[in-house]
Amino acid sequence: MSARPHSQRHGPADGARWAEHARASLERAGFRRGGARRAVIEVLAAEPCALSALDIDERLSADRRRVGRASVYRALEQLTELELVHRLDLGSETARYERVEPGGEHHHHMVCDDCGKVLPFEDAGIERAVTKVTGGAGFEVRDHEIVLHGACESCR
Amino acid sequence: MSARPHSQRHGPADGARWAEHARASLERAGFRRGGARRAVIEVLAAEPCALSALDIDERLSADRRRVGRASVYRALEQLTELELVHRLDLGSETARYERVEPGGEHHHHMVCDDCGKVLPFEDAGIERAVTKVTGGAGFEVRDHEIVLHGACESCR
DNA sequence: ATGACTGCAAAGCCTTTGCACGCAA
DNA sequence: TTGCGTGCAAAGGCTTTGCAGTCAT
Repeated sequence: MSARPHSQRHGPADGARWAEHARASLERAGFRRGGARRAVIEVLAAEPCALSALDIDERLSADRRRVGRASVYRALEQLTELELVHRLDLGSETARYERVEPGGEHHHHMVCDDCGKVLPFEDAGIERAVTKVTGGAGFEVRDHEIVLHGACESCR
Repeated sequence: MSARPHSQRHGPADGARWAEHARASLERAGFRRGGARRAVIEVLAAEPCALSALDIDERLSADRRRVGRASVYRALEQLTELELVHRLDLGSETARYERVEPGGEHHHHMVCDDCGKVLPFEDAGIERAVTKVTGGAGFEVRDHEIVLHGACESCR
């Protein structure tokens, strides 16, 4: 069984759809429209995988959008709370964030321990195995995170 | 399939065996004997699962062992480097550490998102599925980390 | 007009680094 | 005696909080 790159199954339209979904959810939750939050949503919509808060801040600066770093963190916290974004800890010292697809499909991550690169992958076998663990040991599983460590193609 | 608590398969002797193994590895690697490092090893030997640097520092204080926090971090770094200890990121803001069993057996973690409790579990099905992913996408998998999020028995 | 949203700056926390002393070899 | 190991204190880096001005409603 081989892992298939996530990008082969999801087109650029997913990002726009997610952004729309996110804005609607925020409005439904009683949030007002705000430039900073909207800007963060746009950055996350454009990148389907694992951005750090600093990454987001940098992309906003590159786009000439003056957004305070605190606002980035606040937006990420709110989006995470509404489960529109997933917060990940991939072993590096800084947290990373990525959008949650409305459809429920999701991916996991391979982290190159040499260069730090993060690659998404999906694998039906693992998903199946994880599902079977649900409910064991009196613990109610609601979510899971899988990280493969190793060396990427160019580093090994 | 149900997850089996890790403790049912490993007795208290494992810790002592690991400590011995760790000391020998350090000596072989050219390290001198030092009180702080030895103290950290003893704490890790007594607890098979997921301690933060602060946890370790607290246990040392409780044992009247005056060890600087910097020394704890330095010891953990060295032990991690020699692969005697695994550094984990379980979603909380702080890193956690646990000993690596010489035999190769290992466990993963369930994290209660309500109370923060960390529970170890092992599951052959997941291990098998992860093994099959190895080598996919040009990435060489050397290690993996699986975290189940949800609610523990007393919180759900 | 009201209070949510934001940017800036300051504060917090975990972790790392600098430095001089002490101890292993 | 040599220089690794350690403790203490200071510095770093990411993240959160306080606060006053701004903007959506």
